[in-house]
Amino acid sequence: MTRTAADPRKLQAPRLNRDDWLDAAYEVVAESGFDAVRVLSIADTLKVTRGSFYWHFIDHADLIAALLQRWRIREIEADARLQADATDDPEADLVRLLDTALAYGGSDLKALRFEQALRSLGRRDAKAAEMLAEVDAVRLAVFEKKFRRLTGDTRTASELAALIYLAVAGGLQALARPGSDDRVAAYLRRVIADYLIHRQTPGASSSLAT
Amino acid sequence: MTRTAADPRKLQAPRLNRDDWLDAAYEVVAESGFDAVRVLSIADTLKVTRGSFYWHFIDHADLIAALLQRWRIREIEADARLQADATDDPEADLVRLLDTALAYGGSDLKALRFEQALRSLGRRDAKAAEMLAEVDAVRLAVFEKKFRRLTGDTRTASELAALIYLAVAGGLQALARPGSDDRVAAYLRRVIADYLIHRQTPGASSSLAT
DNA sequence: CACTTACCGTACACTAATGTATGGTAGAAT
DNA sequence: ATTCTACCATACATTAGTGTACGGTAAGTG
Repeated sequence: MTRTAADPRKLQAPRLNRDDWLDAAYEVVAESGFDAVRVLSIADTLKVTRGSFYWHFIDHADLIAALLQRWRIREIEADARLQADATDDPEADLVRLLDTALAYGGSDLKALRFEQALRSLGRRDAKAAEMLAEVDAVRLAVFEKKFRRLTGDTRTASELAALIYLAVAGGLQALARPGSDDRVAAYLRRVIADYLIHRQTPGASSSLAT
Repeated sequence: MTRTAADPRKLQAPRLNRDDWLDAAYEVVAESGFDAVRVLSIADTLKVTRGSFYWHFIDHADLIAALLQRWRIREIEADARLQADATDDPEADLVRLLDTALAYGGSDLKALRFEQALRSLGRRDAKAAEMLAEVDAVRLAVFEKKFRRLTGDTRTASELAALIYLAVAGGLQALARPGSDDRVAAYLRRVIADYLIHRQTPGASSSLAT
C-alpha cells in the first residue's frame, strides 16, 4: 500500500480534501443554518488554518454552491433507489415508502435539519429554491407512482401523494423540534393508514367532489 | 390635539419610536431571516442613524428579544379571538377555522414568512423554541376544542387536530415557496374535507366538501 | 537525490458591523 | 423665555470575518 499510516484521519497529517471541508460545513448548516457558515470557525474545528480552505475552494460562495450540489445529487440518487425496490405487492411497497419517509426524522436527524436550513435558504436564494423544487418534484413523483399502482386512479393518486408529502413534511418539521418525541410519527402513521383504509373501501371512492 | 403635524410619518420629522424599529426589523426577518437583522441597514431604510437605535434599545439582542415578545403576545391574542367566535353550529365553526388557517398563507404571507424564520431560529435558540412550543400548544388547543365539539370523542379529536395542524403547517411551508400557487391550499381543503367525511360515521354530508 | 506538487501556515489589507461617548436640536413644559 | 427631555447625528474604538500574497513542508516521482 502506498498510504503511510493506517488511518490518515487521526494520526498526524490530517491533509484534508474538499469533501472533508464539505462535511464540516454540512454539520454547521445542520446545527445553525447557512448564515452561520464561517470558514474561520470551520478551519478551527478541522484544526487547520484558512490556507487550507482557499486551496480547496475559491471562496465562500464556492463552498456553499458545492454543498448544495452534493446534496442535490445525493437526494436524487436516494430517490432513485427508493423507486427501484418494487415488489409485486403495491401496498407493502407503499407502506415501506411511508415508513422510510417517516423514519427520516428519527434516523437521520442531521439530514433533516440540513434540509430545513436549506428550505430556509431557499426563501432568499434562487438557486437553492430551484434545487428544492427539483428534488421535491422527484420525491412527489416517487410517491405518486406508488399510489398509482395501488389505487389505479391517476387523479386520486396525485392528490393523495400531495397530501401525504405535505403532512409528512409538516410532521417532520415538528419532529425536528427539540421537545418533540416520536408520538408525532405515530400519529402520522396511524392517521395515514386509517385514511388509506377508508379510501380503499369501494363504496366511498367517489366522494372527492369537485 | 397636541401633535403638530397631521401625519408624523412622512412630513419632515420622522421621530421614530420603539415600534417603528420593530416593524422594520420584522420586515427584514420575514424577508431574509433573523441572521440578516443589521441595525445599520435598518437604520438606512428608516433614514436615520444608529444613534436612534441605541436610544430605543440597549443592544442588538434587545431588539430580537422584543421582536419575539411582540410576536408571542399578538399570536396568543389572535388565538384567543379565534376561540371566542363560537356559534351553535360546530361544523361551521370548524370550517371557518380551517379556512382562516389556510388563508394564512395567502392573506398574510409576510407573517407566514416571519414565522418560518422564527422556526428556523428556534432550532438554535432556546428562548425562541420555548415560545414556539407555547404558541403551538395554544393553537393546537383551539383546533382540538373545535374538533371535540364536532366529534364528541376526545381521543379522535386530539388526533384529528394534530393531523390537521401538521398538514396545514406542511402545506403552508409549501405555500410560502415562490413557485407555488394556491392549488396547494385547494388540495388541502378537499383532502381534509374528504378525510373528515370518512371519519364521521353517519351520513353527514358536510359543507366541508365545497 | 533533485524536483515537483499538493497542501497548509503566516501576515497583511480590507470591509462590515457592533457598541460607546458625546454633542446637537426641536418641541414641550413651566 | 428658559429649561428640560426625547430623540438623533457624529466620531471613535473594537471585533469578526473575508480574501490575497507568499513562504514552508512533507510526500510522492523521475
